[in-house]
Amino acid sequence: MARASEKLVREIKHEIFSGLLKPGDQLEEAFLAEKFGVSRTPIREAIRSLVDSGLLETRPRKGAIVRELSAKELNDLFEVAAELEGMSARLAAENLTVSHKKAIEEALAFCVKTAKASDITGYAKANLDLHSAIHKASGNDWLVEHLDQIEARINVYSLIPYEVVGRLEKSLSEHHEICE
Amino acid sequence: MARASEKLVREIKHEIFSGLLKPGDQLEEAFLAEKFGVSRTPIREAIRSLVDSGLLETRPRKGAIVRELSAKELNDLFEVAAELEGMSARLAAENLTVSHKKAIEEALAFCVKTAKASDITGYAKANLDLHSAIHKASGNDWLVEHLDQIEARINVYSLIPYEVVGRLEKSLSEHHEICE
DNA sequence: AATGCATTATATGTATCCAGATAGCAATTC
DNA sequence: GAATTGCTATCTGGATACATATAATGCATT
Repeated sequence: MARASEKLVREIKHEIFSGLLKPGDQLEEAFLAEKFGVSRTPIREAIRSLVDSGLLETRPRKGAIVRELSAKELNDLFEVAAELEGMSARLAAENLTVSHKKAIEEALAFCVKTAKASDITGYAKANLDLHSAIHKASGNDWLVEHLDQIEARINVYSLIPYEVVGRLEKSLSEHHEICE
Repeated sequence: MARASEKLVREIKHEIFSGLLKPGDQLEEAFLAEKFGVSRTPIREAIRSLVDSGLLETRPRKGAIVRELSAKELNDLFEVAAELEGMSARLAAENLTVSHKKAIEEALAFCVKTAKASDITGYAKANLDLHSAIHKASGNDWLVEHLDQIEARINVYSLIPYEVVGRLEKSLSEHHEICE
């Protein structure tokens, strides 16, 4: 039984990203403990992890709530994500392997397909997968880990589709240009 | 008594950055608990935080050790730090306030001073402060938080002075150019 | 003497317990 | 009737107790 808290982190993350837990919602340790059939200790460790990764915040003695990003914070995140996304595309173009290229093209094809079918939720996922494929192709593990995380956080809000910043098309055209 | 673990995180971080704890060193919970005069619980929370921020790693049932960065990981971090450093300088130049400009110039002056005096440790600190001042001037809180963290991690190794990448001079000249 | 198995010891992972603090509700007084 | 104060209930933060897994050491057997 290797570390229940790891599993809990994934579960709770999923609940946040899926919208089951909304910004501002309170997380009660005892409730979660019963819900997941463990004691409070691993719950607390999971919460601590999520606080560190920026998804939750705690007020002393008041417990943890799902973090509400201010407009500025969201903007800051966007700004960074755009920069790192560009970096990722550049690195991916610079040292692109055959398998990575294939993965990107497949993801792109899926993107186009869902877009044409007007499958909104399908497109959202395909889009994330495409981004993820590009990140992986960059070969920079730090980028892979953090970009996926940042974009997931941004997508919780779903205020604006992430590609509005024009990075998606840009990075793709960039990539295709340089790759040829 | 508001959260002993927060204090512990700072303490242990300091021990790592100061070199008292070296990469590969094991952290024993019971030992630390006695050393800091608390129980194992806050120690575990602190360790968990440090694992999340990438300074420690854990093997199941084997406890936590100070993370040893591989050459590739260090390189990845460098790459990202350079990119974000450039971004930070750009943003700082774009929207520079008087007080931030003043802070940067003071830090720069201190840098020059220590450099001329061949004060190695003094220069190292002044250099970090200069970087920090530029980060703050960017106005992007995410950058401030993470860049400081990333550079601290890189500096643990002290293999190569960080400015070897040529970012320092470049970002400074950039800044001065655009600012005028 | 060397190797393998078993037992024990130690340290992690989890559960429970205790104390302190905050918030809500009620009662009393102005 | 409203406001303030005090009491109680509940939840977090920290301590302690318990279980489990791993590793090391010792003994026995080949």
